[in-house]
Amino acid sequence: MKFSVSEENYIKSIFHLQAVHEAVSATMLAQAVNTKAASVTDMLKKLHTKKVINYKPYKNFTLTEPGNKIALEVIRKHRLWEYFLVNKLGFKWDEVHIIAEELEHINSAALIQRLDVYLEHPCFDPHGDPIPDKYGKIKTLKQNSLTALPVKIAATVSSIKDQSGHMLELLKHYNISIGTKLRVNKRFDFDGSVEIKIEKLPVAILSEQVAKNIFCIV
Amino acid sequence: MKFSVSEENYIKSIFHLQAVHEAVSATMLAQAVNTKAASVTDMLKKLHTKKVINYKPYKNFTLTEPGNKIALEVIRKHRLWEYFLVNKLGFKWDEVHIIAEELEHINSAALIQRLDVYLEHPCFDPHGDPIPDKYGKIKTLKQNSLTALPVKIAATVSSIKDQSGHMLELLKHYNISIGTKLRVNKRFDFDGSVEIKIEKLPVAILSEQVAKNIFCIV
DNA sequence: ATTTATTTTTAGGTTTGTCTAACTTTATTT
DNA sequence: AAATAAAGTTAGACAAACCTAAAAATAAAT
Repeated sequence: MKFSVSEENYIKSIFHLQAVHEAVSATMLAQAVNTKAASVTDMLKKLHTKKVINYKPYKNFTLTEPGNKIALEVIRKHRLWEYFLVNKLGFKWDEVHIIAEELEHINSAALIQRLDVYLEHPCFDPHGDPIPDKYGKIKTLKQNSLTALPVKIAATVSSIKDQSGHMLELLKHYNISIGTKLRVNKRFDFDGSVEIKIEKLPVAILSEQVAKNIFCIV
Repeated sequence: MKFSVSEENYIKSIFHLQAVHEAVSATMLAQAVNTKAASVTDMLKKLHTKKVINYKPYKNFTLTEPGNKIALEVIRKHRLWEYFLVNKLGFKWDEVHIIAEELEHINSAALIQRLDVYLEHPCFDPHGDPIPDKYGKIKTLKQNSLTALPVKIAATVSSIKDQSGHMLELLKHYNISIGTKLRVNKRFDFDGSVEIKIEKLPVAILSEQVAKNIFCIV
């Protein structure tokens, strides 16, 4: 079964909302896809007849198994393209989202297959989000924020929660980005701040507010 | 001004038809974009109000200068993507057209700019067609078909006119593809056939019918 | 120069995805 | 439990891009 760009966007948005909200409401979805609630209702009916959502009028809804699979395919494409844009074309990680929103709808299994090979099967996109494999499997790894990471253990920055401009500016100043290897030297219980060490750089101290937005894998 | 995917496809098709036919008719265009003449008329009116075509009802039409520029941008994107698909992802040159038809409508100047750099500013796509540069300039090089190529001069296959399945099969058999270096040894005036020599391969004889579809640069 | 054939346009209709405004259902207050 | 607020749905419209069938303009043929 084929899905239009709009349908794919709705399905993808439902998936993302479901990750946080269990079941999704029409208003939430309207905001996510940037339309009005009435338009969402129309689309929900269509998605229901196409059997990609579990839907009863006036009730919140979820993706069916087929719906879930489609969402994962779109997300896979989105994240593979993001990886490509950053690691091959040299974009910065905060520039690629809008472009990938378009690329994710290009319809060619062979293309994605070859892109995946070309990129050597990456498991995480430049934002640290996992890239589903061709079967939809996601490699989840327990990420710890710097406030929870064990002390004096080598770790790698895997994602940043708050991706606001201020945060990015600060990260740049401290030379922290996805993939940066670091260690937490010390944690100050007084204010929750942490002292970190990045190779070849002087130790730095991050406030709790910053530290809790930086996630690492060990 | 923005153009929809459909509009871009019409503009691109007018450009290609103009290269052969001077001024374009509705029927020709209908066939090129795979719709009916009535739909073409609708679109022609829209393109006319958007000032990308010179159009008087019932008359053949041409692109305006702005229209031409848009066509070249779309073609540039198409051919850069084709180059990418073949030279980076390892597709065969006859597999990439349909995919590039989608990719050519991705809307990001930065993306194309970076892709161009990444590919090192290629001037010709895998079919031997020229890739317009960012200003729309096309590097034309005088190509000669094997029926017109000077004899006993080293040449490189630069494009194939007839890209039907039969032709591709035959080319494969003779180990000829874009980039193949060869020489015309002899031309038989009797039937127009040509004897060619490709390095490390035995000499081969091609019929005039085949020879006139293979173009080379010297 | 008429007639005939072809091409192009118009008129009216369909689908997809959107909208506003009104209405219904569900949830929340008092 | 009744009243009010919030969320969701229906009804009716609209734009884009397409369609078929009929009419008009142009081109070709006698």
